[in-house]
Amino acid sequence: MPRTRGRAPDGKGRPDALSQEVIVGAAVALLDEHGERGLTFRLLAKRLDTGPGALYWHVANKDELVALAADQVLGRAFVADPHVEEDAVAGLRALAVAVFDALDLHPWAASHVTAPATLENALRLLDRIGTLVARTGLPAERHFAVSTAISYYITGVSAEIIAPGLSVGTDTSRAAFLTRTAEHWATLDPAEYPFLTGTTTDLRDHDDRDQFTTGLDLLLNGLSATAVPRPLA
Amino acid sequence: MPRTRGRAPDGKGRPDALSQEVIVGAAVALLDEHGERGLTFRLLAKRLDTGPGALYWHVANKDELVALAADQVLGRAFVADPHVEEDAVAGLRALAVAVFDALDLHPWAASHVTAPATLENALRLLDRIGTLVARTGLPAERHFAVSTAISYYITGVSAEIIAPGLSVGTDTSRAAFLTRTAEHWATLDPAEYPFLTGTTTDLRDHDDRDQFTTGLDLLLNGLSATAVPRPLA
DNA sequence: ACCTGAACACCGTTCAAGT
DNA sequence: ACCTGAACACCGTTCAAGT
Repeated sequence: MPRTRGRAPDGKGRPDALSQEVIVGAAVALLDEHGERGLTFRLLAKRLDTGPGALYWHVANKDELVALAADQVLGRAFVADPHVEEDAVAGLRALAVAVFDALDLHPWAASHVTAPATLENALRLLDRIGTLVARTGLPAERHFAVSTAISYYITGVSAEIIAPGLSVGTDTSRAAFLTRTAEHWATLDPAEYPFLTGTTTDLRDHDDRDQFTTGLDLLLNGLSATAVPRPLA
Repeated sequence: MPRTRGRAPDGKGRPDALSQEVIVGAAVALLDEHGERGLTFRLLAKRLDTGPGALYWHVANKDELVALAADQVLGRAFVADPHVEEDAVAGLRALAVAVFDALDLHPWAASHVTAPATLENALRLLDRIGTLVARTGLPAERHFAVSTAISYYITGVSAEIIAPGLSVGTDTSRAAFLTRTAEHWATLDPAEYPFLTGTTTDLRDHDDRDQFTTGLDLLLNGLSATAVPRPLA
């Protein structure tokens, strides 16, 4: 049962020595290239010039590896996030969009960012959300519920929008998928599906990112509507 | 390339003959028992008294099988849903909760219900949402965006809440997972994670279903706040 | 049209053995 | 402490052959 976390504290050792970071970094690259199915311990090991067994010293199994890779990708959202926010709600919006954009660059990652956080960047995300929510003037007893609701929205809806979902393969582009789906909707019985059959052009023309922000703004509007403005000190 | 969909129209044939429905039904049972990894074509074939190859006549591959199984589970939400709704927003809320409850009974299914729907019950869900949204009095050009936003919330957040996410195994219960996570939060540096370290008891004591409805109500509140009441005819 | 089951081409993971 | 690589115990999927 290997339990190591990375390089020894002295920073010595062969420069090409393995560590959890370098393994996870290589995994991200492989995931970007070939998707989750294309990430293989054999292939990853070959890239890193080792045997598959060596990887298990630094990482418990494939699930953990993918989770760590997704968390690394999530971390890139904080680089983009300005963090200096006047308004708390505006800060929440900016943070959410930064996460969406970071995940959008690595579609495989979206569904692996878990909400009750345990990994570093997921923890950081939830903490920032909570801190911003505390500034909105909502009563303290609602902070947890509202913060996790926003966190769930960000990770859950991003995953839903970004992940292919029964993808016929990575070769099919998102646009092609939407066009095909729109064609499918057009063939449905209008008596049974009155809404869908009338909205096929909306499906074809919509923008994923706008879709994300539409729901987000609905959520944040609901927040503002219920928030009591914080009294002056 | 098998393309069949089920029994021949005459309804004849051996009573124990295979069909897509019976295969998907058996898959749901297996998924409930052993989770996604436990669903195997060999095991499924043995249950149905055939060889693995036979299944491929009725189902393209494992991805499609799981997607169909998830859609079957989603369909159970409509049985629970009253469908006779006074208020459109109340109807949306009831529908959303019915979906959450249906998925909560089959955790593996949650992450496989895709939002730009192609399967029967996912189509039905989005159509009902759209029909209800049209009744809220929102301007027509917002119907699509708002409907899909709600649809994304329902499926995305349900998946996030219900799915184990880096589960250490199905043996670990949700409660144990939350307790363990809360303990982890308690060990964090309060200077770095001011919010998380102060909210560990909330995490331990919260209810998943309440969590889902909290965000949902926020979303629906935001909807009501922006909706123009429909003028009388 | 539908089913059979052996075979192909892989996987994740383990573990004795090395350094 | 960390790496090696062969071996184990599986998989999903295909396909010639049957009925």
